Amino acid sequence: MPELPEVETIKRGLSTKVVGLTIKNIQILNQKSFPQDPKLVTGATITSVWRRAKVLGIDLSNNYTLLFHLKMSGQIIYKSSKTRVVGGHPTKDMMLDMPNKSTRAIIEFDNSSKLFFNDQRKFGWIKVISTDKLNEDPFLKKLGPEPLDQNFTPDVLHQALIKHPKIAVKVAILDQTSLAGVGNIYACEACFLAKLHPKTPVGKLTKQDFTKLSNGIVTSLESSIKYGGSSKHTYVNDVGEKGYFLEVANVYDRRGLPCRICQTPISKITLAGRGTYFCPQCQSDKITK
DNA sequence: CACTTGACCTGTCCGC
DNA sequence: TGCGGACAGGTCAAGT
Repeated sequence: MPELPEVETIKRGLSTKVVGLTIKNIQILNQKSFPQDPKLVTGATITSVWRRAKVLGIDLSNNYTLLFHLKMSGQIIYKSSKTRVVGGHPTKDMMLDMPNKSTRAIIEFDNSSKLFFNDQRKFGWIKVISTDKLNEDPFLKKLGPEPLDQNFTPDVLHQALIKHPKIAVKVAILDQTSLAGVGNIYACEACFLAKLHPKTPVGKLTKQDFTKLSNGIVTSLESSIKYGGSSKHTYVNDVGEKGYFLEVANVYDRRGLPCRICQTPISKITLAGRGTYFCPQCQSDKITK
């Protein structure tokens, strides 16, 4: 599921709610989702919540950090201690039935609120790592630059991608070691905004193309954050709400629908095993196909 | 090195 | 109504 905008949305929501809370207990319902000893973090207090690429980090007072990767179907949902409504309308909080059959771990806090880690497909994970060894984490240390960072420029993008000049541009920006946080949805959207066919080799891009591509990446990510992310299947934010970016997306999941610019039906192909959407009219300049 | 396929899992949707 | 297959936001390993 979650790509950068979805994890960012969760981060923003969570950080206003859980900083200062102390972990009282952790229930593990699926061992693979939380393979370490939960005692490492029980009794510790949350000091901050952050995001790097598609990973959510929660720093604790005992020099440990909890890392969450949601992969395709993960959810992180916070529920405050049960609010009983007598005679009124049930709150949104009460309507979220939690835990449910895809709940894999439950973090319980001292004020009796809870953080639910749900993951239908069980690909996601939570891991515990020493905060001062974060830069040694095998996943984190390989990540490329952050596209929403102040320092992200067309030149940074150029340097990140040009190492593999023959790779198709859409595949290149999906590679987390080249560029962090862009997943399948925003890779398609960014290519559309840059008017680049997804198969265009990186080596064929001009300086102007890198400028358009970097703008396209930033624009689609920021736009999605505004809409609360993309909810194709399972994504919800930290309080269980869906995101609506796909309602305004230009190409993703729009096969056969008219291009919002030229009305040509959107095409779908497979690239690197992933569904890839593009406008065959607007994005055909550099490809003879 | 470029590129593909399968694996990890569960659920949903679509055609027959 | 049921059954089989395709497909789904991500990564990783192994194959050609």
